[in-house]
Amino acid sequence: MGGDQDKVFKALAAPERRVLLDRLRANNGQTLGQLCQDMEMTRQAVTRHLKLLEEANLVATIRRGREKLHYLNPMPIHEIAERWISKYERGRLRVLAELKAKLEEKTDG
Amino acid sequence: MGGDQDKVFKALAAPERRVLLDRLRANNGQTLGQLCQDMEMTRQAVTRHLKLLEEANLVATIRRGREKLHYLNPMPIHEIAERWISKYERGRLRVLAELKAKLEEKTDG
DNA sequence: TTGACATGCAACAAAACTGTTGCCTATTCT
DNA sequence: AGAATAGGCAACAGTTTTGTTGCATGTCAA
Repeated sequence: MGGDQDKVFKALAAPERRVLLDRLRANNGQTLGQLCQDMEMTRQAVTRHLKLLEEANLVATIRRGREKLHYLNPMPIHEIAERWISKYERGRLRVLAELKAKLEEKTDG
Repeated sequence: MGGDQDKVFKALAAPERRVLLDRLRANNGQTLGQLCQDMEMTRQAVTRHLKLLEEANLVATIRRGREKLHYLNPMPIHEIAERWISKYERGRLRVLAELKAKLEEKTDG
């Protein structure tokens, strides 16, 4: 686990896909058709975006009859927060202080 | 502020750039030359990656003589954690419980 | 000043990404 | 069964991204 982190980052890189996640978060379990509404692109394009989200495990789907329901899975986002962002958060102030020091050191010298 | 969030997401999308950030975090204030070491690509390619990181405000630079020092700026990452990830973290358990319920509802019905 | 070093800039090619069109399958409803 | 609905698949084109090569600029050191 964690080797798919790259897929998650890539999936989150496109605003269209972040919008899809937002919409699922607001209203979970939507069909492809629903997710296509107001998405200025064809159904097929939306399908591809959802496929990437699914491959990144950010979205889980269930087939119900002829429709496909899409559910948000926030776990990968959680993992990124845990394993990657917190790494940077921890040292945030330290790094900023360091940067400030270097900048002043430069101004002084 | 925050309108550049897209640039940050896009900058974080490439593993090469995340490596550069990791290296700066481990050893802040490196020159371009240093950052090129072990980066299986030409100096010019690394330059472009750094340019994107800089445009996303993830890296700040200072020119010192003929060298250019690169410093990590974790602020944008912090902002993403605050404004975007926490949004999903908050509802994580709720959404997962919801998903589980839906899946069982389907199995039952 | 001359040579070496650190970096900048631009044109080009290959690869990846995004969206479109066209057609096909499966399910539901009458 | 037949029509309408929901979605899948694949080829293609336009755009963006990424990396290379070649050359230019600026700085340091002797």
